Amino acid sequence: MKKSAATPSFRPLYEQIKVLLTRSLVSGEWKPGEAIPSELELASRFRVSQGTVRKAIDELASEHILMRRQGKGTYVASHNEPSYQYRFLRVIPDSGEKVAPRNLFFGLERHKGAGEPARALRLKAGASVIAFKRVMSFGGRPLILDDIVLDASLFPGLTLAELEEFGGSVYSFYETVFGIRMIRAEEWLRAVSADGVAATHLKVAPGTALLSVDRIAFTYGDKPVEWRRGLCVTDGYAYFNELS
Amino acid sequence: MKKSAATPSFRPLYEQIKVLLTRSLVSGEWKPGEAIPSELELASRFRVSQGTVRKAIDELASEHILMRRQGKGTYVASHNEPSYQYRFLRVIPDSGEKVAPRNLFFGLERHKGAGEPARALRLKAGASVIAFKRVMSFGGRPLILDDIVLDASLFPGLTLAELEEFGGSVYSFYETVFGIRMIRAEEWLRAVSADGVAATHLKVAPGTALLSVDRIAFTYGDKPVEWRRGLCVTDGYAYFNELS
DNA sequence: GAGTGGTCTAGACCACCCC
DNA sequence: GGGTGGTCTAGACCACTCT
Repeated sequence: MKKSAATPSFRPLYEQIKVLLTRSLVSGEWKPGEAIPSELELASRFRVSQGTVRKAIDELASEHILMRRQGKGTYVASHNEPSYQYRFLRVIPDSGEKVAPRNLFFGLERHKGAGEPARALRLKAGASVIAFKRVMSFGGRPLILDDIVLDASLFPGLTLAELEEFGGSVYSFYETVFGIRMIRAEEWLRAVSADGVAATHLKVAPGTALLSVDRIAFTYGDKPVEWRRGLCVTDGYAYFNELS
Repeated sequence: MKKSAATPSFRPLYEQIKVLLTRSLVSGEWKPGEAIPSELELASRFRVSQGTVRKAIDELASEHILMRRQGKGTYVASHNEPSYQYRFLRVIPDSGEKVAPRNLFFGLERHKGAGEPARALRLKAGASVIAFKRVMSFGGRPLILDDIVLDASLFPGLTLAELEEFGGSVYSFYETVFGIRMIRAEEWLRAVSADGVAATHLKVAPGTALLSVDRIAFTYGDKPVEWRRGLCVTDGYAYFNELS
């Protein structure tokens, strides 16, 4: 494979390889959890050196899209894997020890998208959404009340029963049942006062200060797929973030 | 340079180069904002190939410790540079446009470290700290009230007058005046109710929900140097975070 | 031992910056 | 034109995993 000579702005070969690899991921040629071909195989398939494939894979691995395992191979990252199960959950107990969360789902509705969620999901006017709620509990204590809105066209026939039955994380569910892999997310955090509804679900006094977390989650190609607003009790727990 | 044969667990060469580079940074051989020697020069100094130096520099650059500029050279990252001025500030207006913040400093005290700040800074019993407060305003509106605590041994003779006179960001000040470069930080976010003091400084009603941000900031070698607690108004502003 | 990713080298050439 | 980082190659060898 030669670098195309006519490109106005220079694009390195390894970026083109990244595009090709991503294409195979989107198309489902390699599924979450599976191994992709070895570096040497890919090098010969794309007619480039192993080093160039390596650089492309390196970047995809640093974006948590692929996962390398020395001596075994390179795998498609999956929210099903234990280490990735709650990859985007930043709320942790002050003590540091990790507790497995429990989910309770309710309030599923389908309607026309509108307002902030519709804008976040870049929906066309009149496009449908699926909305539902979830209470997440740690050690039996309700800590997070989520309002979740999905682009309905990507999750046909989703039901609460399926969600409850599934058991694992919501993103693991999207991936396993609908083939939608969440790649990255953006969050906006604010402090708010608990209204009556939130207070009831989270078992705190109305007016209690809560952490409000708005999130947009993206799949391949930076396509927004899920909007959510979480209200979180931060007594004994905190949202942890590392800056670098 | 040969790989040492006796090491029980394998350490790649480029990691040793990273250590050597970091050593030169700590010692002040290359100062913030300055260029370090070229890759070929470093390769011959360390008796390794350019590729190995490259990999070491790549990692330091991804940690924002060095900064590459194609065609010019590799530079020591600095909080003085415009793009890094408020590198760790994640609070942004909902509109997205960036407003230059203004700082007001007050309440400086020196005393024996105690409690949470002392633990965070891993101080020995009886070691001294410098504590001061700061109100950060955006567009004339006070938004963040910070309580900042420093390991006193590293900031001899620090005064409020110096801080005020300096003008730029606090980390830029630490770096320029005391040669302490902040490399990374950890933050814990919670929602709290404004007490009387915070309400007064931030011009909100007592009891208003505020975002509380605890931070530990580290210099080279993961040494904790600064602890702070920020209380932040999130009306028209939010703490933005990107998950990947 | 065979296969995979990980390291290291040496050399060629390209894109960018500045003189 | 000369220097710097950036890309790409080809090949050797090492560390890790599984059979």
